Amino acid sequence: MNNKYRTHNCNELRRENVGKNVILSGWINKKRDHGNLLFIDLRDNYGITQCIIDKENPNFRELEKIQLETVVTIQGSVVNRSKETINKEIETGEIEVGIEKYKVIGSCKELPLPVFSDQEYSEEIRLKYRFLDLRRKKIHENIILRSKVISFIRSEMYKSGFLEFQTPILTSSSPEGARDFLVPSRLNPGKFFALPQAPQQFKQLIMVSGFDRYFQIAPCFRDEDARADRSPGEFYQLDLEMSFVEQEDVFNVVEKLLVNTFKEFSNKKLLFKKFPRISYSDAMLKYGSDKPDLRNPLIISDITEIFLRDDVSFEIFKKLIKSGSMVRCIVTKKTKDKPRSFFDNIDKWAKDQGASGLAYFTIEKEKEISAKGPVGKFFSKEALKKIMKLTGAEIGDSLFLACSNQKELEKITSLARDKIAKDLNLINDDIFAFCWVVDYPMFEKDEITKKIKFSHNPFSMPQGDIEKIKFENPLDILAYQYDIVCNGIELSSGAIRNHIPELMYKLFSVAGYSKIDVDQKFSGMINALSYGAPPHGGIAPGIDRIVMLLANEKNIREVTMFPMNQNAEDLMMNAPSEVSDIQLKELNIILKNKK
RNA sequence: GGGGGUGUAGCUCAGUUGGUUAGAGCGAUCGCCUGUCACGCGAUAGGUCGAGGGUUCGAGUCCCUUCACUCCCGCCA
Repeated sequence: MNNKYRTHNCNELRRENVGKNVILSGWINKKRDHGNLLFIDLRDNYGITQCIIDKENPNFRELEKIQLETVVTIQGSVVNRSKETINKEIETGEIEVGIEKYKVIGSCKELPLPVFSDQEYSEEIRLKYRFLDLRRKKIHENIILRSKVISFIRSEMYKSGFLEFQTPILTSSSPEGARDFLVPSRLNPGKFFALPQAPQQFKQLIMVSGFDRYFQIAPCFRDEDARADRSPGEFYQLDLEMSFVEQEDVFNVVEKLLVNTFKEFSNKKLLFKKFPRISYSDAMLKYGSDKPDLRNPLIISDITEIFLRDDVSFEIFKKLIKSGSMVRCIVTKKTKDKPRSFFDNIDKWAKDQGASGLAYFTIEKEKEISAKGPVGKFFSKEALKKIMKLTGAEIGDSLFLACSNQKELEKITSLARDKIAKDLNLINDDIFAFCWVVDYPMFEKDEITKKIKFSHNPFSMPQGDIEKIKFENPLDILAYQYDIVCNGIELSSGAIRNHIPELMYKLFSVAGYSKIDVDQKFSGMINALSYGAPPHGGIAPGIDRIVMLLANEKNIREVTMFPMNQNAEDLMMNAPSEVSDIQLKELNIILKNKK
């Protein structure tokens, strides 16, 4: 590279370039003005070079006054720095550039936010001036990391025999799943496209088309509310699908990819090289969640049976159990000497979460085994021995108990597991703990409508002998449906697909869809499956979340170049925005509450 | 749709029990300073305390309403 803007970038010059006349361009990162001597840190994408000018130079007075973040071209010669003035913090720290000439090529107004600063500042201002925010070191590096991760994944996928294909962005609305983003069709008045929530049907059609292994870094659009780890509107998945495979084949490909990627881009250790498989029902019992953080050693146990004993007099729980509640507990190791406040804080915290609190006691032994704590007196020593057998608790350990219906229990024990582990500092932040959650139920009961609905992907293959599936007990049907979870974050879900049309109709009918409904809503898919479809399956790991984990960020906006805010607005581009009457008219749209 | 947190100078924040003229650091402007790398020193400008209403002799501070940002629940096949 050698043009009128630069002969080198700002991270290139070294001691061996001393004496050379060079041209550099970049942003004024920082000035240090000594009155008759001025230091300027010039920054570009690659790094920083210190430039220097003194009052002998006729440009001195102007450069003294130059605004930070102005873009300038500097011409000068590379000078050796004396030993005492070397800056080890930057790669160009052994040299500096003595400014001979300079030119402003992009002037800068007074900054609405500092670029050179480690200070946190408000999301609103960051998103409005994202182009300035992105100049800052941390996020600039995150975005570069994202690019490298995606590039690495692409090449790994090609190495594993996958081909990348694009699928349509304007497609049809689907009745299942998240809210769609709709796009009105001008040529078909009254009709709408939908942006794809995922290229689900397309990737299956690609398998039916005989391409065997497909992947895509696919944009996905879902009109749902945001979270810290969930962008509103759009996000990216590594969408992949394979023909003639079983569940384990998909696992092998993805495990290899994730292990390689996480080894390449992070120094954190992988807790498991072979990711453990945990069934959905086990996960819900032991962790209270289908996205367990396996860095957390705490395990939830069900001890409902204890409260059926005559030598346990915990009457409140006994009464609740008679009306269908269960009791589950979390054991904390060697906590007998923790102060009362430790236990009471957790109980209080649980109440703040809307639960009725967490009862607790500590198992002790002087002559006999006994339980210490507000509810300890309700348990006989035999009951305590049984509890220890059920939960693995030992002398000196404590138990936190919750009693409620299954759903509430899962919720509070899951939250409590996180909370207690944090309080006891049990989570090692220096590891990645992956796992597969498998054997999801095909259907679930809608809490409100009490109707049977698909619990995940309606195109998943049910487990077991297809001839023997008991459709009359739909809640017992498991699917070849799986999630991959890392450190408590759901990275993706996938499935072996149902490629048999007759079975598809049956499953949909359980969820209340007639054959006609299915033919209408999924015409492309169901039609294709009737013309010789291979068995196939796949998965779609979330790219944003993978990068988030690798960059050690807690918020997905830190790895997204131009994110929207929580209200799904782009503060920089002013999107969404109102459109002209002419545009609306062309689209045959009349707004109901036009101001 | 619901709950929590935050909102004071361009930026980040402090502001006691309600009490005189609302402060600091960074940034800006002006001046001094030839080896800094978060340079240093001095001065100046900069405020509808998110907005509206109420209580009070008096509100940044208390109450109500509302707006914005954010975190969480719902939602996310």
